Amino acid sequence: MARTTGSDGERTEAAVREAAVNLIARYGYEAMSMRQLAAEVGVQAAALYRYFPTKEDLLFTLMREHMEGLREAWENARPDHADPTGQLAAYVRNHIAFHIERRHATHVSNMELRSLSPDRLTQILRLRTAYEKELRAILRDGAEAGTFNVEDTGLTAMALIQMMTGVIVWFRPGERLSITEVTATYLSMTMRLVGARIGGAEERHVYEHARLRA
Amino acid sequence: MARTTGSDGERTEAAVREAAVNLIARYGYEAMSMRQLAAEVGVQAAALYRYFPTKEDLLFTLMREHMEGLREAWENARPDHADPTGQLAAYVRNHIAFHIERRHATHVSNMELRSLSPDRLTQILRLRTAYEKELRAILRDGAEAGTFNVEDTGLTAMALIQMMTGVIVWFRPGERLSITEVTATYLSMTMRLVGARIGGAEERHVYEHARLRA
DNA sequence: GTAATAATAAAACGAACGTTCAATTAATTC
DNA sequence: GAATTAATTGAACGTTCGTTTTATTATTAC
Repeated sequence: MARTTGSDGERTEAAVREAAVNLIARYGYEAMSMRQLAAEVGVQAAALYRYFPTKEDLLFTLMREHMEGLREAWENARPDHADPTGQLAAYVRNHIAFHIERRHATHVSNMELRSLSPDRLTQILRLRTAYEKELRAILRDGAEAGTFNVEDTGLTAMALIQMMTGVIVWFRPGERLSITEVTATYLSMTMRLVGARIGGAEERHVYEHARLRA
Repeated sequence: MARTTGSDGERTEAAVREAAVNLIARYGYEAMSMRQLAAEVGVQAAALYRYFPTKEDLLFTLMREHMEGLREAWENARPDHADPTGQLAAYVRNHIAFHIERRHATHVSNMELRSLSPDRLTQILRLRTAYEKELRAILRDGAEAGTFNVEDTGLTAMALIQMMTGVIVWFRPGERLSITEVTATYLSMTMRLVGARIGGAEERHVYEHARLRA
């Protein structure tokens, strides 16, 4: 046999990406075989090589697009004129929403870095660092303005990101807590952690929001 | 050839464990081959099977002993008579010290869970849950006593643990920050996050400590 | 010193891996 | 409707994997 009726390159590629994200998230990149991936898509293993030259190219593509998507999401969500508290609240909301929405892709991007070649690893880490830098800048602004109370900007940024990203480890949609509730609780934990003084307009909003949902 | 001069079962087994933790942490469990591990130990692959019946048995042993070590460490570090703030401070100190000391083993226990068979996965998760339960109990006690301000005990415990464990991702001994500095900063971040009110004896000590080192 | 045992080497097993190649059929173009 | 292009199959390649078996040597016990 050969080309099958109704086959379409774009549809197949999309199906490969989606199946790959799910399989890698569940079993790991090394444990997922190209034959297993092909079976999930409903195709022979050789067909995958029409879309991705190697298995590692596939992994890299998934990771790069995930990181670029995160950057784009933040660029759209970032408030133009806001005090540090408002900026931080927007950052937390965007980060949690994005990561809950793309749990599997996040899992892949966080867990499979060691399967990348050195220069591709560098590319992904560069994207990640750029994104984390935004949070450090917000924390620094807030600290300089006296709005926040942070001992070490870099360390606090890492702690916050790990705390927030960790949500994908235990959060399952439709269980005890809703996304809104989880976000509200993480927002108030974040604000307390950075020692945000209560008073600003955005901040009052944040806390009311949190209290309402908690 | 066969048995080599100076060969000793106990020494070899210890060398296998140590090499396995390092290789799995660096390359991942699936990516590490038994031949690679044997070469690192300075032995043939077949020799490994004298100590661990299968590759997965080796992984499971490393994980189980890591989790049991964590439990033991906390049992020794837990204060007998302390208020919630003192208990929480001890928990944070023990958690960070233990995880920094065993970065590689922690990496293995956190990243390679999916390579375990279902019932072994259950065993490891049971140990982990029991350990996390201790933190939830501390947070609940503190919340009931009015010492802490937490919206959701379970969620806060997960957030704290992920924040603290995340230290192994970026912390490298001998770089900008010392273990003491990092611990102090995480302690004050934790206390702010749980809304610990300032006043208790242990707490004043915590904050002074943090300020000194920051 | 000899017998028993512990520790390892060397070679081999079948299975699975990522990947390639030639053949074949569906869809598109003119 | 013939020619061209796109999409896929099926079989095969060499390599590597975890593991087993058998033989051999070092160490220990008596």
